[in-house]
Amino acid sequence: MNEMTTKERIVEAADRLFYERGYEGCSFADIANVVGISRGNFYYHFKTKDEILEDVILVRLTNTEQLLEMWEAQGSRPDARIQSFIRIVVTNQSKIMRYGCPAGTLCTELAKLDHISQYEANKVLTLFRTWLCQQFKLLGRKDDADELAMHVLAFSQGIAVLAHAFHDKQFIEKEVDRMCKWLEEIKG
Amino acid sequence: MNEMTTKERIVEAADRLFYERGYEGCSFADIANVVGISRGNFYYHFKTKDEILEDVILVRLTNTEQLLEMWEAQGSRPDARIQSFIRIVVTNQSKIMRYGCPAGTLCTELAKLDHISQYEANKVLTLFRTWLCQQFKLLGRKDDADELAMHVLAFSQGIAVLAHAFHDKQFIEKEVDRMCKWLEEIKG
DNA sequence: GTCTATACCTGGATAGAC
DNA sequence: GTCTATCCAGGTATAGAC
Repeated sequence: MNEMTTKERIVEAADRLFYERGYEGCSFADIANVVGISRGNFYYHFKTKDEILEDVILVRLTNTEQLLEMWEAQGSRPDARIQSFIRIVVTNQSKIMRYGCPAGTLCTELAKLDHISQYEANKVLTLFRTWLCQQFKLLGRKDDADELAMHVLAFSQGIAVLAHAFHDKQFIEKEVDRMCKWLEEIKG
Repeated sequence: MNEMTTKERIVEAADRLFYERGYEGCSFADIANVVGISRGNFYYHFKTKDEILEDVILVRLTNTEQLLEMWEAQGSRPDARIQSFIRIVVTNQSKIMRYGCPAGTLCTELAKLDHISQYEANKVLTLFRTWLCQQFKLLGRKDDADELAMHVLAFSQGIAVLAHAFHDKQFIEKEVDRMCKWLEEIKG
């Protein structure tokens, strides 16, 4: 029995809609339509829209942690794990072409709005960063592990922005190939 | 005598504010405050907010063309010109750390809003793309010039997103160094 | 817990005086 | 060409019935 509480259903819908339309571009009415509740009912579960965003970010942090654990379990060697990250833009290519990177676009939007939760949102990127840093350290890169992690992260953000703007699938694949070759050189 | 018409002053203010706060995050009242006119006066010059955006994009396209012409005049060799582009994230680092890339963030926002002008906004990126493509062709890269152009463009977008989120200046410089080395290898 | 009704505000847009 | 006054839609948030 997949028993989700109304609160969880609100957060799930908001997670999707904030991604697809942006935080400001998505209203209570939009979420209410998806969840199938009235607008007034929101305020039993959340005091403000910002509170919904906080919960959405927490859910994304949890999901990201699980994803990283999965990659760690699947790939015994650190370079295979890094490759899992690099290939995420291929795995999620259709969504990325339509809506960009969930983490990157949220951080960009919240930073422009000077929103209270902008640093919370950044934590999703930080999660990837520190995890990638660990993997590079395991690859024997003591001094520049974090720099390499940021390089890989920047790579994926760059792809996402351009794939989103130009809706170009082949571009994603070419860039991923290029990055995988780079990774080969790095570890060698 | 620097005689700017009211219309030009509106577009100039909107250009800056759309960049700093985003298109939706910036209201008529905000622009009116900066320009020093009343809200009602807008509608003598523009019918809608979207029309202001159109003019802002046109101005940005013109400014970008001028920038590219300047780089072409300054650097006689194509690799020097490409380097001018790569170094733009260092040149504009303080603004990028605060507001991200003007072109990239606008395209991202408009794409999420499914805004009519999203393809107009993309043209700024396309301008850089085709120019970079030309330079790579001049470097003798016949077959993969556009691919390399997109790679450089993606690089700068990736930097901008992360520099914006993390406000990290050193990161920008390290990545630019890395990219310049890459360019050296490419042309050699 | 969920609903309806409604308050209140902001933001884009219009009308008409000057 | 610029202003003030005003309208209207939409969005967040509240009150209170059920």
